[in-house]
Amino acid sequence: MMNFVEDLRWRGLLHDIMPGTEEKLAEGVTAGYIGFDPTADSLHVGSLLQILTLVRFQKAGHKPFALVGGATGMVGDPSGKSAERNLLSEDILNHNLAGIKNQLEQFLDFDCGANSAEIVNNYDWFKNFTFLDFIRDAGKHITVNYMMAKDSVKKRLESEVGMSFTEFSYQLVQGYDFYYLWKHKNCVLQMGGSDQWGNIVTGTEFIRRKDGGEAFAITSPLIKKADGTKFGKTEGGNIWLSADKTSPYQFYQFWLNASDADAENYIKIFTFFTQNEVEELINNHLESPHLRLLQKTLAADITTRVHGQNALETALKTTDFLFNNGSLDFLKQLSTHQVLQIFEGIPQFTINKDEIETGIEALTLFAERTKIFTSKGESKKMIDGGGVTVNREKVTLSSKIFSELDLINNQFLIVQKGKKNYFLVIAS
RNA sequence: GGGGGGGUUCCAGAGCGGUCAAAUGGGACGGACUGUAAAUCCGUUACUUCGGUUUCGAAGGUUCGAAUCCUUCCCCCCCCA
Repeated sequence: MMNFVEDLRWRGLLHDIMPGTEEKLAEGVTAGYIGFDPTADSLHVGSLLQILTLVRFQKAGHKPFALVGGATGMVGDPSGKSAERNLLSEDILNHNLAGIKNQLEQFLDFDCGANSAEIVNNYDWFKNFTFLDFIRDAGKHITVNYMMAKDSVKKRLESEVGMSFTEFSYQLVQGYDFYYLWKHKNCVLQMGGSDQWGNIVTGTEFIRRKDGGEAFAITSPLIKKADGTKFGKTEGGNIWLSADKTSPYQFYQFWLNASDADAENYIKIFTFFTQNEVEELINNHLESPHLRLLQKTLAADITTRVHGQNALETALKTTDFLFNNGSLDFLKQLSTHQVLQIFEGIPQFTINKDEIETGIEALTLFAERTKIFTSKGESKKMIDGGGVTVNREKVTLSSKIFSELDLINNQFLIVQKGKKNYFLVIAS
């Protein structure tokens, strides 16, 4: 069986590890957990790393706990944040928790004996914990001096914005989580991103001081792109795991568009290929980089894992049409249903058919009848800059009128903003 | 409580009565090149019925004319007590 820590190490996923952790894991089936913040109703590609870490942990024979932060989500983690966070309402929080729980369930194995995964919600042990009990049972064991020494706190104390008592207390709440799981679930390891190191160590310290127990920590590095910019963002915003927020096609494209340098990293971080397999892939890619083997393998693997085989095939079909053999003649042979299938996952807008029969000016179409551009001014600038294509033909005049003659199959307009951003306009 | 500095377009940061929709840099977006890569170069970066219209912390005022001057208010930073 794979050595968990060794596996993380060659993948570049080991940022910090508490002394003794490897030895502890070597003793046998060990329980460990990672917490997920319910800041949205879906996880995104950034949290995918943590999910996969739990999966690797389980594959290495250990017992993973995924903790959803029903309680901590009510407080707000100050780590890595330069300003106080807004509190979420309880309704939103519950909605988010449900969504995240759903996603976690599709990755982990909950029925494999001793190391079956479990999902826990820290709201369960905090909901009946009174404030007085908390400050007596938890607060007494950690000094304020200790808490203030944490980077996340220190930075905010030095900054102009300050920090509320609520956020200051966050690390203690999370620390108590670790203690609770340690005490009741025999969970001795907490993992997370490097920004969580301070919070995690507060937990191990808490366990030591309160019960004289021993607990361990592993963190992964913050993922950045090779050029140093933030990972997981595109023009459209975050890349989410939920198909409602980021379609499988867009998800696939996100990975496919990775630069060579990034793809080499991502394939180690986000797939389960072995070291040999990864090396072979990279070598093959170096021999004929134009084939984009690395990106294609990466994108296919992750899309399948997150959205399933069928979704990948649809994404591939769409990609193939849009970027390889996307002739209009081909499209014209298809039924409406087939066209819509190809364009599944592409942003779509519906316009009034009567209106296009009388003719719609380009600017009106792009900025008012659809949201392809935010204003007529922007549309005009884009057209002038040569960045707008309709039905595979560059739009050169912003005064251009679109009529029913432009409709493909008497129904569709394919609009491109730049080369890669497609939109489907449907007249009905 | 006393003294000083400051709030400018996505960000940083110039401007300090007209030539300012506002320098410069960054970011973002687009174009060329390419491999839907990287690097590089180029363009755009408030809205518009293209006549204008609304922008420089907020509200008033002076002026033919203000981001630039005055008044009040809100917010931030620094020094002294």
